[in-house]
Amino acid sequence: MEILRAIVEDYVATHEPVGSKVLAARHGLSISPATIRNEMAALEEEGLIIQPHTSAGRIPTDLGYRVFVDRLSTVKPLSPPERRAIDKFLEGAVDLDDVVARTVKLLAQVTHQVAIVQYPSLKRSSVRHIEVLALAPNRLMLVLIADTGRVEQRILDLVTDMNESALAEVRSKLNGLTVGQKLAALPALLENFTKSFPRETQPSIDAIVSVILEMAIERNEERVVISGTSNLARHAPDFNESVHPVLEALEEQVVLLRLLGEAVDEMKVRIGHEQEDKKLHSTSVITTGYGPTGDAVATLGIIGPTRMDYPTSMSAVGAVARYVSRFLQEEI
Amino acid sequence: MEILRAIVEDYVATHEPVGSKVLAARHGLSISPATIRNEMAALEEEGLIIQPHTSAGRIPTDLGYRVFVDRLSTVKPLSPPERRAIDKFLEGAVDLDDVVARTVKLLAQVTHQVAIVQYPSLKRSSVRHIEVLALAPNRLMLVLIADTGRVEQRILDLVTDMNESALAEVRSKLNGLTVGQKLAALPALLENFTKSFPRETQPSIDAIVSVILEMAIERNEERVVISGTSNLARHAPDFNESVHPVLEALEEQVVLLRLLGEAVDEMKVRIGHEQEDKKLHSTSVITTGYGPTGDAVATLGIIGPTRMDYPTSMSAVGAVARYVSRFLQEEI
DNA sequence: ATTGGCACTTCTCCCGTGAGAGTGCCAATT
DNA sequence: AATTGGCACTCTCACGGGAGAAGTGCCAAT
Repeated sequence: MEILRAIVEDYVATHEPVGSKVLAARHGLSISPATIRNEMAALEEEGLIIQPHTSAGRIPTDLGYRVFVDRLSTVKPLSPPERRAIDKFLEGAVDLDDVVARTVKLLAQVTHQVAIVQYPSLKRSSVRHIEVLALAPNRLMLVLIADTGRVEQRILDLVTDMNESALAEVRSKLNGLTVGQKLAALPALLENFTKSFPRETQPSIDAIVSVILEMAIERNEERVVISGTSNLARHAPDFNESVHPVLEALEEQVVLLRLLGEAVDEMKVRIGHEQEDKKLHSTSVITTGYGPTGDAVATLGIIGPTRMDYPTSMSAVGAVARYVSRFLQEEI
Repeated sequence: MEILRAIVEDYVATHEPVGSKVLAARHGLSISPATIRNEMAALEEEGLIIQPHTSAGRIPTDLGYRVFVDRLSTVKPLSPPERRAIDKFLEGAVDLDDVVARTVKLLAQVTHQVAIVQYPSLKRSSVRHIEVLALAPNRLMLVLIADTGRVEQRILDLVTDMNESALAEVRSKLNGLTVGQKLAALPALLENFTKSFPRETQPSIDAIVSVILEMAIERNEERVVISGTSNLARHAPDFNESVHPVLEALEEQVVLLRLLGEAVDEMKVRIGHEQEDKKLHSTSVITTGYGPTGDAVATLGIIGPTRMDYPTSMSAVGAVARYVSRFLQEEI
């Protein structure tokens, strides 16, 4: 195990297959190359490492990384300058868009990998306010504000005009009914909403309700922001060749969303072939949830070559998630 | 000139230096290879083409492409299926975010290049509505809606509470003063706004005004969306190597904004070294303005290798810009 | 002005070779 | 039983030398 750790660490640092001799020399192990060779044969037996060809050194397999991550790696705390950088980067963000944009940049910069950040999901968050305002007598703007600071707005053309007093009634009833409620509960809450209004305005109210539901439900978890794709190309020529499929995969929202998965608190690491998407078989993904209330309403993470520095990357992802969560709680 | 056109077209199609023999064969020119060789020597003299090495064919220089674009290329109209694709892609967009997101995807897909789309700038657009609403007695949300459909919102904490009637007054005065006005005119319009309110509310009003100005001015033209970066890697190995600096450049908002430049109606093509940014010396950029009112309030365009198919790309960029402009006018 | 012919240049591909790196295994040692 | 040094073996990679192909420039002829 000690040897597996050394192999992983050395390979991550040098990006070259590591042989028994250098291993003994570089890691101050008090055993001879020959012993290491014996052990390496055993590790290879177990499928934890392979050699690209007979006379090359060994490199870890996906399984090798898995064991390393699960049992061998020790958390590497961030350096104080890094902590400060994180702090600085977020302060001064003016709205949710800004927070998310800064976060994804930050994450890419700190980890030197591709960073992805999901917008706080509306589904799990709750209504802070719903605003209905008339741009014209037959043209409304609906604004839905969630407690995560996320805002959705939609413009709606009515068939029949609506006067200001009717609008005010809609507004107050709507807010009375929904503020503080989970967005997921909106369909149930608004089911009979229309019926409490006079018949002649019902078509308009129906339209309003359906737009609100659309804002709340349909386009909810779709938004993902990505940054640092140039880091993909930086990682040495051998990774460079496989860059195209990865870029391709990263352009599909669906793939990204599947990567991020359900927002859960704990940190998840998926390594190489553990990924469903074939295009990402040469990459690993580290994700974790974040959210203003302490429990996760969205996910952020990084994507990099399987041969990345897991301890450092993981602690960076964790740290950024914590900072953003705190920032969302305090500021927005 | 006829020969230059043939060289450019052939090189764009094959990505290989083109020699005199194939040129004569493939383009049905009724002259012999020897004649072509003489002419090519002349073209090389003028700096329009070069040969990578003595016994290779010729490839166009940046200047060669420039001449081709300016004087030799004929507009290639889009095929009906392409037109239909463009139409389909945009219909069903629900808000400005959605329109921009779809547009950039569409552009990347149609041109097979990297697409960039700037959000309609607030600066040149005008106020459709300003909404001030209280989330709590000392917590306001300000929403600024532009006639381009763009919405900015900001949350503002007040030091002293504000009651609903005061708020209503602010709201109506604010809208009366600003609706229909250019955003650029807001600072002048709101200069003395605070003074028409009783002294005790003035600090709050000041805060509101400054946030509105911030929304209107400071963060205006900054948003750019990009898509299709994977297309960079697709373009053959020789371009592939220089992909990293390009990706890097594309991550900097500043660079993108400089690329897009001032929104002007006409189409601009910048080829290779005509670009300021060194990282983009192997790429060309095609941009054009778009906007709902017919004159340009923002820019969109594509970035690709200098050896791209200019006629087709240019007409695609133009078509998308026209469609989006029309869509913005009709729907938002 | 255009053309065919021809010698010249340069790249690319292919092959063989030798050096280097790293292994596996064996016998010896602790 | 684990560890170690030694040694033959294997494989890659870098280098170099042709052979072949592509394409040119120039010249003389039309």
